Amino acid sequence: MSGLRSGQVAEAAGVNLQTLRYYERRGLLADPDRTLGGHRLYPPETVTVLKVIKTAQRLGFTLEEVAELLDTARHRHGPRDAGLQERARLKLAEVEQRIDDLQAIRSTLRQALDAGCDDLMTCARRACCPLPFADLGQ
Amino acid sequence: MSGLRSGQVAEAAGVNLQTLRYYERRGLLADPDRTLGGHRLYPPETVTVLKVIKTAQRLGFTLEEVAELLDTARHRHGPRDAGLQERARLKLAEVEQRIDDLQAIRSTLRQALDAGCDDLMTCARRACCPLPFADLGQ
DNA sequence: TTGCATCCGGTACCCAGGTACAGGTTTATC
DNA sequence: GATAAACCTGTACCTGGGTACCGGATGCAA
Repeated sequence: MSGLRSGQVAEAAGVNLQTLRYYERRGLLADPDRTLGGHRLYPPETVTVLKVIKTAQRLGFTLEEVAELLDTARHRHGPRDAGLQERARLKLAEVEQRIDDLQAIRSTLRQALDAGCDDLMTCARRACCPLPFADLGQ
Repeated sequence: MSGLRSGQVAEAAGVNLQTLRYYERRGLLADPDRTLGGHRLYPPETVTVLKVIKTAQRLGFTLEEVAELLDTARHRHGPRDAGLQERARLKLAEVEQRIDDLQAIRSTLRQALDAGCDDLMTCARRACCPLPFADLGQ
């Protein structure tokens, strides 16, 4: 019969109260149960879901993509749903691409850090250090 | 005396012409030389810089962060500039955090993929699969 | 030296992702 | 059962990151 009030969820997840409703409208959060008077009552996992959303966003996924990610991971009902399988596969490829790109950036930063300027200043005044980024994805 | 015209740069980098000017205003691209009549003339590396910017954005960096990344990597003038060193270190930590988070997402997706639903449906109707995400960064 | 593509600065607009506010109801506490 | 805190719906507004449009100037080729 019980659950968390919207304010509690917002607080626990560190998001604005309005954001909960916004996500609900966007379909990222399922419509929660209500009290008789119409106040929302969230199941406790909602907090986790919100953290997932925020994390995925930090990684550059749009809300729409996050929604996909969520329900790819979520209702995988029916044995071997081909559409979902396929979506998961695509998302996985995307994620892997991102990891690769980030690793390229990481190694450039590391070079920048521990080789110091002399090593990096071999590049022209203008064609400076970004060069190692040149063959990044997309 | 020469260089690339704005249209050529935009085309080569696959960005809108207006975006070049926008980035210039935002300080992401140095003010280019001009023809006598005032038309911009870009050095060829500009194309690479633009690709770097776009890649970093896809990874979830804001333009402001990209600007930081760029000049952390760029003018590392003066031996061992402490401020820049520090910024690079911070950025590196951020990048590493992102990589970790993405790897967590990747493994969840992989599970979702090759374990199929039965394995994942062990979770309650509502507390479904996002759980492995629970301890993500921040 | 004319003609057309390209570029200029300035301003206005667009979309995503929120956030704030208004005016009214519910809930919890005393 | 009064009253303050929390919540409701609806609508308006804000920021980041562009994009479009305008009227006018420039570049270049024939």
